[in-house]
Amino acid sequence: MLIQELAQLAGVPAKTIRYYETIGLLPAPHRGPNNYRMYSARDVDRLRLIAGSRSVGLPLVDVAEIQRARDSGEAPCGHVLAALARHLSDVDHRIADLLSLRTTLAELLAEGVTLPQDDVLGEQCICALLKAYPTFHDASHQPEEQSRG
Amino acid sequence: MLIQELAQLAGVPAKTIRYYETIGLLPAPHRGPNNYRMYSARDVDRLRLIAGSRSVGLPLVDVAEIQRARDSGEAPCGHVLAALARHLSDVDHRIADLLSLRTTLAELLAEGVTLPQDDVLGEQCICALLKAYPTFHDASHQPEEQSRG
DNA sequence: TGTACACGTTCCAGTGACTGGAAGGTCAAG
DNA sequence: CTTGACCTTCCAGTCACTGGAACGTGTACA
Repeated sequence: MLIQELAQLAGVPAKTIRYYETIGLLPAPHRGPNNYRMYSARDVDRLRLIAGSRSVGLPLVDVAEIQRARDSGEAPCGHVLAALARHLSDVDHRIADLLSLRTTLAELLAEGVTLPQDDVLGEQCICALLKAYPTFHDASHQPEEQSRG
Repeated sequence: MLIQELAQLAGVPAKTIRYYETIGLLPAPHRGPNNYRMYSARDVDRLRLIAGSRSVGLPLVDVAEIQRARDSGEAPCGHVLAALARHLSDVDHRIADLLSLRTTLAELLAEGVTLPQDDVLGEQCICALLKAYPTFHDASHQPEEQSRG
């Protein structure tokens, strides 16, 4: 089958399939006489596991590790469970961070609307609160991940 | 003052200050005879508002808009409040997404540990659940943002 | 005088996981 | 003969930085 059909069957854009190939996540498929990529049912199966892993937010490094295990004849299940457990913990941390941030934002807004909104100097309005904020909360930041589940 | 001192006073890495200058968020400061950047107390005040805005997760486009208003003599407060309100709504959406994802992950893990973990084909283990997952949940994905509050 | 060190400067590359778009080749239908 | 839907490759952009190279400057100390 051609790349578009694989894309349909696995629910992944064709562009993403090519991208996965360039980073080594998918093996280079056979090419037809016109240089078109030719895929098989095995590729659908493989890509579906990748797509499912990505749908629940697993990073590509984990997905790659799972594929590596599978390719070396190992059962991937253990790696999948470990990755899901790590990811769940990560998601929990991010939820906690966001809830804390949400509280901060709500407090800032609640106080901000009671302050003058024509303060060009920004010394008696919401701006003053923001300026003072990082002084007290100087925590390091952690990046967040992408999800589409 | 030199860039390092401004960095200390505002709680922002010197490297980030130079980055803000390259993208036009901070104006190019005066230079000393040795080409070093020379900052004033006004720059501390300005950068603190930027740092505070970033600490609560406002995107740089919003921060830039706030600075633009401030520079044109407008009171920035209204823009700040609007940006915070938008951001709060965004954070709420992300929390909802993550909670939904968390439920999914917990369910997958709970069922996954009851399945065989030596399934090389991935047809009766957690892998099968993942493969089937995106078929039912084919929602579009939305990117997430960075926070350090 | 040398030299060690902490500053400062510029510029380039990398992060994650794609996505958009350009420029062009291939194939079937009307 | 053209239209349109495919396919190919490659480059650039996203977001907000961060790391590092390669180099200049200023001060302290042996």
